[in-house]
Amino acid sequence: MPARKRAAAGDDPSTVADRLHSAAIHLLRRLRREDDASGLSAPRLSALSVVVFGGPTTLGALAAAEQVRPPTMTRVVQGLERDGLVKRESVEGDARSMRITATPRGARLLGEGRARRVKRLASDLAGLKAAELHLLARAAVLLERVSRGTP
Amino acid sequence: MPARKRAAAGDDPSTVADRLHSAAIHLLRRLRREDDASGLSAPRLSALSVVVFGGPTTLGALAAAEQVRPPTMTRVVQGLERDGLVKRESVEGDARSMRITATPRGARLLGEGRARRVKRLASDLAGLKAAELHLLARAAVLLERVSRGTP
DNA sequence: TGGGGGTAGTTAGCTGAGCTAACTAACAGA
DNA sequence: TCTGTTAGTTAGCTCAGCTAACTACCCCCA
Repeated sequence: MPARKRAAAGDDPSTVADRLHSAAIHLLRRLRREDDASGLSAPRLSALSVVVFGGPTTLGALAAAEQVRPPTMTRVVQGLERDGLVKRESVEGDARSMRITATPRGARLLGEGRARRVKRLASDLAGLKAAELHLLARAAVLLERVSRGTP
Repeated sequence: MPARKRAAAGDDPSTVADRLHSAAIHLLRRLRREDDASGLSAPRLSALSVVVFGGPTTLGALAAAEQVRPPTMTRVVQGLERDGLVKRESVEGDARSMRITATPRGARLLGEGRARRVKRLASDLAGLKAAELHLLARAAVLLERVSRGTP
């Protein structure tokens, strides 16, 4: 095996998993600090993001996308609705389902909130070399795949 | 600039930050599922880990290490103490400070809980190529650095 | 055609994690 | 000694996550 691909010591799955776990905790804690300015918490921002970029969905689909139970998503959406960022309307043809749509204000706030939140991280990331940034970009893609259990 | 180091489209800090943010949310949500079995939540596990591997500390130092406010750490430690995983004793020479030490049971549970939690991720990671695993390992190190704001 | 079983969402009620503000206790130094 | 600072806790809030149980509804089939 070529040296540049040989696994370094500590590259076994458990060790990597452990480090990633810890890194993810600390990363999110840091980002949470930016919440206050936008009034959008991480789960709300994440859910709103799905609605804005993925288009209107139902609550159940949103819960599945966010890997959360329906009651949890009910509350998140209620919060977003209370703030006028999404609207809920019953789906014609199936009165059980609720179609959740982003309002213009929601779409706008998503951009602003996300920008604010990402600014902190981005400014930290700005100190990295291009190669390191590229590494993190690839890692993020990998992590999304791993998080969905679809490797 | 050589092709292998040229940044890919979307490698600007904001985009990478955005992806990492989302990936971290989803990763932790997945790992949280493993909490039930161990009875240790992510923050408790993380704090206990600092105490076990870093040795006895004070509450304030622990809060700083975990990037959390003192009252939050007070509660986390209270939970750990209630479960007999750490003990608190006042520091001789400064009656204000509390020395927090892991109990043997705490050290043992840390190993077990961490193993259980990491197992899920590790089994997901096991499907990755060695090079991908190595990439994630390097990413984790980078992220820790970034999260501490010490690039 | 009218039940019955499954599905979508909500409500109720709990735990835990995070925060600020305000407090107590103790230290340190002028 | 008195004043300011530091360590930690308490009180009280919000939000996010869960399960259990409920309502309302759809669909299928006898």
